[in-house]
Amino acid sequence: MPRVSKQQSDRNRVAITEASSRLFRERGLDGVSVADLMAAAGLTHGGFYGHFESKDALAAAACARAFAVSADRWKQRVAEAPDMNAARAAIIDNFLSSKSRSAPGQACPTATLAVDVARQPAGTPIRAAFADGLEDLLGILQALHGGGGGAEARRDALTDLATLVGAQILARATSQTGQSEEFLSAARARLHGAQADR
Amino acid sequence: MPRVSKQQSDRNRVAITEASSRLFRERGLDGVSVADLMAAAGLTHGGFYGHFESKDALAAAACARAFAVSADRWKQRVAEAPDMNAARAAIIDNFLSSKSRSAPGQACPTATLAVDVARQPAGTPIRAAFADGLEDLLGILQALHGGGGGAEARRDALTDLATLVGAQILARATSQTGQSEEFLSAARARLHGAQADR
DNA sequence: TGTACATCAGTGAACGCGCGTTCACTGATGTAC
DNA sequence: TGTACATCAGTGAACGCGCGTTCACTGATGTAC
Repeated sequence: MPRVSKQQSDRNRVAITEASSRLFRERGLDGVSVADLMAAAGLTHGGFYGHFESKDALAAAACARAFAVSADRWKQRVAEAPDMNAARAAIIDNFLSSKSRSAPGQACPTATLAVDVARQPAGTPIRAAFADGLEDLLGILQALHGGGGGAEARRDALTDLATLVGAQILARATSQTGQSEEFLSAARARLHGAQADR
Repeated sequence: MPRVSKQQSDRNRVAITEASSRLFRERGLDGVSVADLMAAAGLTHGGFYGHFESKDALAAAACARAFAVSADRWKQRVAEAPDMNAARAAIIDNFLSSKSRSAPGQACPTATLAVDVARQPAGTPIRAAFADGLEDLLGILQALHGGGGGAEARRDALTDLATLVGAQILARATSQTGQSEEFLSAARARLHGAQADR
């Protein structure tokens, strides 16, 4: 069984990163063990340190990967939408969908990893990965508010994201109560209304 | 040393709850051990199960306590403010202050515990404590939007809280970057602006 | 192209450690007289 | 009010378990001739 081709090893590395990207979002950085992550990638835990220096290093890679997937999805919505307002509306509706609420493992890492990242000490690699990924998403939103470098477009992007993240996090925390759907629909209405104002 | 008066034992139970209320918010539910929590209350870990049935039961009590403190603080701001807009502004400015960002252990549990709660299985006692505490805060905000049972006031309360929570969580996750202050000030500007519109 | 062998990706046992929880014990508290 | 003793809050050792990480080993891969 041991010694696998270089290509297979590369594929294994990707599988570990993607499984981790999903499981860290679902259960948190402390909620999944290295053995769990390797098993999810179809491997045993011993080979882990041939791919990553530490669990922390993997967490950073998994975080970067989750942001890259989200950014690609946002860019695709922008490409498919007839105009900027429609693109922004599509991003909002997807972010705040019930489907997204019940699938944190596939959803935007802003809402699923932010609190875990906030608890990491300064200088941890995942903090840099989070800040970089966040900046990419903010850039996309900012462009949809019409401003290349405009301060107002920047503020709109920041508050859009804050409202999206807060509503989805609170919706997930209250998912057995009526509050959950209230948060999603109130935030959708508010964000769509804010767009129509311009 | 052992066998302490009933009153001292009651005080110890309160000390455990309050230390946990702070430490769970700072480090997360999985980030603090029972021994840590007992030590923070000035006790050794063995006596824990004389006060609480389990760590989960303590988590629910600590969550309820954190919400009660926050609600009291909000009510006090309402009592001290000249009118509803001023009260809402005071709550917003406190929630989104840099001081609150750097002291999650003293800050609103909505932002610090929501993701941990979202990862708990359905039916866990802390989920009920979170939903109940959240409802109290929403009620206060809703009253400040002028509506007793008005649907619009309710939606405003929901989106206010979503924006507050999202901005503070993202500010904490990016606390080594310039984004952090941007989130806080953009959300302050947006929420104060939304109030002025009415 | 075929053979001989060094490389190294993955395996699974093992490391020290800290976790949540249990329990025999201690001795001050609080009660019965 | 004073004494005798049962209660029980808190202690610290111990439980089984899972964690992140290390390492000797295996055997297919990939290379040198």
